[in-house]
Amino acid sequence: MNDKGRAPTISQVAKAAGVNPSSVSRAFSHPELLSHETVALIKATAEKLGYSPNRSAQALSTGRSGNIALVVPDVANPFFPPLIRGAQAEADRSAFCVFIGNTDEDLRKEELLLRRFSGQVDGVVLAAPQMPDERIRAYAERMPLVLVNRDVPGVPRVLIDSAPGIGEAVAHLAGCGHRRIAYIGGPGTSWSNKQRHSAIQKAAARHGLALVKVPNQLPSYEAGRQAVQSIEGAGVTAIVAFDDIIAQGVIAGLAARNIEVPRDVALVACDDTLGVATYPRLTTISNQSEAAGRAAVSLMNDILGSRVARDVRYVLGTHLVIRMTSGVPSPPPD
Amino acid sequence: MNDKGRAPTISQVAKAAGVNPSSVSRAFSHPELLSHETVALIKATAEKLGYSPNRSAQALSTGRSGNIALVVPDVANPFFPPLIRGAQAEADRSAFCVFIGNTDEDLRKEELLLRRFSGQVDGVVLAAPQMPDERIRAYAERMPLVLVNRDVPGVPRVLIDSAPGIGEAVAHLAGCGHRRIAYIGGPGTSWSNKQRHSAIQKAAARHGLALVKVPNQLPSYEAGRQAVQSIEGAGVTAIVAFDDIIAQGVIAGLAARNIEVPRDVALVACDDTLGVATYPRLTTISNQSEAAGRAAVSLMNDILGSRVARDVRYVLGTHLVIRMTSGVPSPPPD
DNA sequence: CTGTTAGCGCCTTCAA
DNA sequence: TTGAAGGCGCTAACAG
Repeated sequence: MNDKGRAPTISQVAKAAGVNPSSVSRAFSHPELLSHETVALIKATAEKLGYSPNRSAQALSTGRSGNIALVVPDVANPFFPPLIRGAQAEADRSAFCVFIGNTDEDLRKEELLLRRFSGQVDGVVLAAPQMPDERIRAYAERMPLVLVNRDVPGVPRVLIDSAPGIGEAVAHLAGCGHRRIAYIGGPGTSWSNKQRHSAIQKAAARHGLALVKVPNQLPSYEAGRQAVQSIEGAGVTAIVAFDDIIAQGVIAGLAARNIEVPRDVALVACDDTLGVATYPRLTTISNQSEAAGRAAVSLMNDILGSRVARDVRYVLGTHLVIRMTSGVPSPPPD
Repeated sequence: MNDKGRAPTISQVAKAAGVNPSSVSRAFSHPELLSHETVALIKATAEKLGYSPNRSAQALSTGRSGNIALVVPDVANPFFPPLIRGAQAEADRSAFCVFIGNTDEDLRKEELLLRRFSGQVDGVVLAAPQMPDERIRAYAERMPLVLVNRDVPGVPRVLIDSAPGIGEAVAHLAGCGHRRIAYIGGPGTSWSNKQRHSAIQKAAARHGLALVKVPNQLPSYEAGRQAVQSIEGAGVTAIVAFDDIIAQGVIAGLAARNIEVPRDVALVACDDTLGVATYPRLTTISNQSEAAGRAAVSLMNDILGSRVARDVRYVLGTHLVIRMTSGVPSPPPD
């Protein structure tokens, strides 16, 4: 007892059922090729023995593992869990297993992980990678690859476009009478930050608002708190923050100066990772990260189905979710 | 070009390097058996061809996949990302790949996933499973299994014990002069909730505090908000909430009644998932979930190393993190 | 419909 | 120190 010996194999089942091993194989992979009775017989004895197909063996034999890898910079960054969840859910629909890789935003770990998955995944979804474009293209040539939030022409990718949401946010703020707003940025290198910054510039110009840009490297609470000092005396009445965490830091930083959100200044965040679960509930720009996860895996499925990686560029929009931190219109300063 | 054909194999490398396939195998798995020169030669040509070992084939041949699975109820529940991250980090240290499974707290998905991983993992870490004890034991007999936050005697498990943290919290509240406190619970079935409830009962009794228990099924913001009405007029001056999300809801519910935290009532949360990134920063009980992830994988490693699953029961303590929501001592109501 | 055969890529004896 | 041979568990032709 406590028989932790090797799992039963196809041929043990075959022997027990008095059939050929390949019939057992068929019973699981192509039951339509067998008579109902033999399928039933085989399934029954398989069940009895506690058999289930060895996926490594299947992979080796068919060249398809039924696995995909999802490589993200930081599992614990609130942006990613919904993405993982979405990817997961979509993978489930096709009985794919998903590996998760965490790179800590480290270029070398990205490469390491990709190598480590070799031969046991049919493709990989790479979220917000650090790798240079050429490396990405090189990998994409050797295996099905889908990018998330990284725009490399020629490689299938799903992008979350903040522009619509930012546009709505700026319009909303302008509508509330704000004339001078600040943007507190995120990691300078990130595609998302560049994108958000340029979107807010355009939108501010469109609405004739003055824009103060506050540079900021880390997407952290502390960074948000510190960033507040850069806008003291800048005369802004509304702030857009790179993400929800920074926004929380901004709230704290303002509170320390006796400035209250939204009473004294309006605040719009991005990503909607914390928004619903926080008080006051953040007005924020929904980031669609779960949808992005779904889309990426769905795209991967298409690629694996057709064996061709077309140059797909799938863009997800965003929109403003108005909650409490932007609610009170502030009178124009003039 | 764009040669997405099969990855190079050991024998292609062998041919290119003018050696036997088994030497290539050795160069990667047991380089000490070869001369330095041949290893160098082989590694070089492997690199040139872009070869890396096919892990499915390795798994089939050795009976060890080098993979483990981590099955959690909900990736997006803020309790789990740190756990995943910890597990990940620990797995990395031994070059393990980790599969992630999401059960949506659904018993059947648990079983489904376990089957789906079969033959391609060396063991699985099961966090907060729904399965009945016997099923868990059955699985544990067939494969290395480590539980997190589920106490099944005989099965290796790592548990996060809230009692110490709860004890500190109650002592802290008692020290601030509170005489009557409330506990707003979480999912009734969860091991954690039972544990926290009984811990707080004991601690309250020890300090001579009156305890009002507010039952509550969901660990959500909304549930927290609603729970507030149950304690209106109960005369409590401090609240302990099952987790941080509920706590945020409680803050909102109180605010709606013009009760401000911590000015009018003290609040202690559990898990420290949101605490640092929120304003006001929550006084909360650290949950050690990252450590739990690490410990679980480390335990798994031990088991895989020795091929015996001893009946380990690894308990992680917790402690109170005092931040802002419990800060202002409230005068005793008498 | 079912059995036979060969082989997926790698590791591991056993010889040399 | 290296080569040769068999097999891990399964699938995919090919027969029958």
